Amino acid sequence: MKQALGNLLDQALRRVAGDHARTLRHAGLEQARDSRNGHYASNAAMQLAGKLKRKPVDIAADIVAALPANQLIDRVEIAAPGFINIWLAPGALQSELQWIARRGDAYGCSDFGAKRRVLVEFVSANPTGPLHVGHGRHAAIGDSLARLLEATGHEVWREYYVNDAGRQLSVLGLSVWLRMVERATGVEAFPEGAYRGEYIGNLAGRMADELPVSAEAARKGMAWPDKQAGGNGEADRYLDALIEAARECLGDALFSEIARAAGGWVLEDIREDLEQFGVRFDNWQSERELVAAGKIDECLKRLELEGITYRHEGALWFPAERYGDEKNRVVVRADGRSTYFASDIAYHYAKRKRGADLLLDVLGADHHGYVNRVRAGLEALGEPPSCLEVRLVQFVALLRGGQRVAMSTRGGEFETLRSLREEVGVDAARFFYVSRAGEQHLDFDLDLAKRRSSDNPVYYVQYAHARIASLLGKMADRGLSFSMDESAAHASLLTHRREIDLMLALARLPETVEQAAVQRAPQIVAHYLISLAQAFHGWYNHCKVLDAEPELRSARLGLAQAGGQVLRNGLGLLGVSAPRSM
RNA sequence: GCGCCUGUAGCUCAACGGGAUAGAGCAUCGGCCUUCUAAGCCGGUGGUUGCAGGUUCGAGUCCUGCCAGGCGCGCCA
Repeated sequence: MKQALGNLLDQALRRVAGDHARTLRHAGLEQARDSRNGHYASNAAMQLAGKLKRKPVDIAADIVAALPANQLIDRVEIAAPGFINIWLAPGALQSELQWIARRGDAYGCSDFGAKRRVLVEFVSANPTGPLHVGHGRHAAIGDSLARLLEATGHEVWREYYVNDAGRQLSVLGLSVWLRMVERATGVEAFPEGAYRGEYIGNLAGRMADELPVSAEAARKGMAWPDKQAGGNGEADRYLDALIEAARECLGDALFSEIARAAGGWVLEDIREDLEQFGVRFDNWQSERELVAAGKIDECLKRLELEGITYRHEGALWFPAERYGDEKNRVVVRADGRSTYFASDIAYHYAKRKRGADLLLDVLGADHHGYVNRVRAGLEALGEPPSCLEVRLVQFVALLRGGQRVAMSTRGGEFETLRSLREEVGVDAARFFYVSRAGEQHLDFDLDLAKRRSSDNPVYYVQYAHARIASLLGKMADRGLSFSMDESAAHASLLTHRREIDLMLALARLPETVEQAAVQRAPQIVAHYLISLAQAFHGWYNHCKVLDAEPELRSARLGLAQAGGQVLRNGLGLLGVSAPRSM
């Protein structure tokens, strides 16, 4: 509807303003907030006033005069200081209902993405512990973004980057091993910085069952290193010494296997968790495999050959400053190990080489410092800086009993996504996550979320859908039926204020989806659905359907049908179900 | 100290890439079920949009400064 009106206005605008008309999006058109200002309103005249150096009111008058003849518009008014207010012709909105019926599940979709290939990377939590409620936010937002991009004609991959090559995996392996030692000897010697969540104990139990690690080996124990005193890195150094000791005691191969197995099991758990949450990835990219395939060396070699990187104090540096970053960065340490930064450049470069036009990363806000760096790396490798887009998601602050709770995987102090899912359900959790903009700090009040889960607006929206399903069921029970053709034939009877409001809301889905996709803002869909449900419930309470005269009943059934379709389509974009009964 | 994000009703958040009288939910007060799901509808209370300037016909939205909170500024990952 908006598009059709926009085309009409555009024709008029081109006549009045020539090339200036092209600077306007959708001809400045939007649905009027207040019905006294028409169904749709455009601020085009005001936007053009500066460029044309004329009064907005005069421009508006010219635009209106230049409007081509059409079936859509009933009347147009100009309001100070230059709004063009448009009232739709009877039948214009009603015809949208047939369009909705015809497009079905595809209503709201468009092809404006022009098959642009977008690789969406999100969650990518380190496989060192179960997902917590913060990761849940990333999962919900990232997946909805992917759905929105798919709906707008992009080719989308969902990818999870698995950091399984770094020191953290050794720390995980160590943590598990120490719990095994603890079981066998009864001596507790758990160091600061090791993972202390309950799941570590479970992994230790499983490890003892499945790997050739005997209780004897554990009892024999290992040579405990001395705890060094002083210095900031004390805990980390001690941890490294412990890892060394464990390697000595178990043998390199066995220790690595423990670490790898633990990481694998954690990842397995994460994968299942996300699947239950309705999130499925096309690819789980292992960092270790990337290393094994030589991708990182390849990148580094190329940078070195082209004379971009340089040596300084034994390390290999990347001159990020040259590309606008605040300082230069190490890619290979003095001891020969490459940094996280190095594998990130290689990883993103590899994604480009796999054919992605756009790399869309959904990252935690703590990564913002690293965005310029990676972009610089891509640029140095000859990629356009614009091929990387990063959406930062702010932290979830967990509140329990009104108190802020620190969340740390290492400390084992966190609320898991799984427990949230089990307590409030996938639909409520996803809708809650996605109804706040990612760049907003989110206060997650656990007591509130769990106790008053029925206050979640998701139920308000789902209830509308259930009511429609029930209505159509009742229709069948009464031996009634209707066809879209018959309904369309009587659609002109839909003139009640509530019916106009509902039809206006329904017609807004396509523009809402496009806007949400362009702005990478799934919360726009969530808020749209609430206002759509509002329009529906208002209509439902004011307009009887089954007891209306047959012709009106038929028209209203068509409206209800369209309402159900749009609710389903919208909820689907958020990964939320549309129940037939509640 | 420097950089990024944020500040809107008692609480949690909207406000459609500057638009018309800043809106929802929860909480609170009052009405509506002999008829399609009351997880609903209708109405009321509640705001100096952190503060101060500026740009504009028009600012919650853009710019500057201050205040407050979160995050970052490793040869950590």
